[in-house]
Amino acid sequence: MPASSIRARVRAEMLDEIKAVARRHLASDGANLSLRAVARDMGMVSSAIYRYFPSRDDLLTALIIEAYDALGAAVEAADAGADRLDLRGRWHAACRATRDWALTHPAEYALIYGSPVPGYAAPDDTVGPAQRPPATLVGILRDGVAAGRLAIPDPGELPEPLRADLAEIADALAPGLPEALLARAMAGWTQLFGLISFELFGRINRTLPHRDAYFDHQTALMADLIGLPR
Amino acid sequence: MPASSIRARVRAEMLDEIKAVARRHLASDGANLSLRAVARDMGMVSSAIYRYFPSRDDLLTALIIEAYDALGAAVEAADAGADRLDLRGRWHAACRATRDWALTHPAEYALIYGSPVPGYAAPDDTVGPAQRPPATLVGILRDGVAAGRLAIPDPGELPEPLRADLAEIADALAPGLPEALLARAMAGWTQLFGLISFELFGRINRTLPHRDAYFDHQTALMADLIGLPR
DNA sequence: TGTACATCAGTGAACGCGCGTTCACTGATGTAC
DNA sequence: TGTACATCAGTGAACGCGCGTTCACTGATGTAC
Repeated sequence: MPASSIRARVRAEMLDEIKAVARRHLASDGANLSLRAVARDMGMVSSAIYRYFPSRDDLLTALIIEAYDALGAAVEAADAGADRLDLRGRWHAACRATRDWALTHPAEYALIYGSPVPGYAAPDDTVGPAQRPPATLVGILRDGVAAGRLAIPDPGELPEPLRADLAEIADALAPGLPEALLARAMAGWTQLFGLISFELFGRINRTLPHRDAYFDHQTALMADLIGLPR
Repeated sequence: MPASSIRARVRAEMLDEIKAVARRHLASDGANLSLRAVARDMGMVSSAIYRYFPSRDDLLTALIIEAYDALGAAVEAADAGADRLDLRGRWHAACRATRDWALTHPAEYALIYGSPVPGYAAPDDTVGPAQRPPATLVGILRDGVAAGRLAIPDPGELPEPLRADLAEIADALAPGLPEALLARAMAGWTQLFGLISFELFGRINRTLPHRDAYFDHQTALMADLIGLPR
């Protein structure tokens, strides 16, 4: 191995460690990530961080992209672990995987799905990774349609301009998925996000100790709404 | 009017103005509310704020309580404006009022429903006001049950421990509401929160210009799930 | 009605802290001949 | 293989800024007699 690639490897390890430390800080201070605090934890002087990230926002962007990817991978793996034809099983697996990831990585969840970081504008690089988690849910419905196991709602329930909007999204995200089903998939995704956010941000009623059961029941309701066969 | 109450009135006006200025700051800086910035905007020295609020957190608490109350009042008014027997009309009115308030007061919405402010723990005074907005939605279902216009789902769909949790919440919030319906009301509330948050925090797909129609369609789906008569 | 006293709002300086970013620098590591 | 040079990571000081909170103070407003 040429000496140069040793340096490259050390550099890559440093990048990873900075991100790991930064993630730890997110957990305690929310999105008010401090470069100086990260440097301190790494035993470096604060300006040294600039050898690795040109600015605080770039570090944030890297964390955001990795969070989307980690969540996306977890959801995909959960979906892949279920019987292809068991749409409901896949749905529940994907939903549970999302929640599990969020509960084990609350700060990263807040980073990507919480209120926006003041003064930070997410660059376009984040758009692709951001689509990964919901894409799995949409994919389940698409498979259901392809297998003829999913009733297609009357498109007449959608007002025309909305139908056109949804058709455009379907073209980009899930070609061939009927608009009314896409709307239901989006409802499911919205619900999932709402459930997790309420639980994580502490707005869930104190008197609800059986949270797993509650979560499963609520996702089952959405599965009913979508029409996933029991 | 005794002179003392003039001083009291001036003081009340100052309290209001401080909160108004603070609300304006929330809009630009998120929840990183700065007392010094508020004082600056009011043409005072920063320490003068302490004549009115013992600390920054107390100011935040006051803003949070007022936000819950303002939203609660808006939702209640919208519900009250609809025909008592038109459950679906009331549902849509309440949902739309929530969204309208959120879109016109995005910073206050983020304050109460966004990710938690780092280092701030909401005191118990906020619990009551926080229940006000969802209480209206629950109330619609309760009226529906009382009027015999709402099908009651089979309680068997709920696992026992969850049923007990929900029964306890119902006792406190909406005595007499069947647990399975309460679960649906909570699903509707969660969905509403998710829809608005996605729209407000910019995670909604760029290619969805007909947002009003989308919102109405999604809330209609939830009304279907709940079983509100058309 | 007039005066002495108490209350209160607002001032200005200070404490002690934190932050992102720049810059000239040192010293180690890698590259080319 | 050995040497001159280039690259690069990390240092330490500095700039200019912001913050919440405390404290002794002034001067106006209100109260009691």
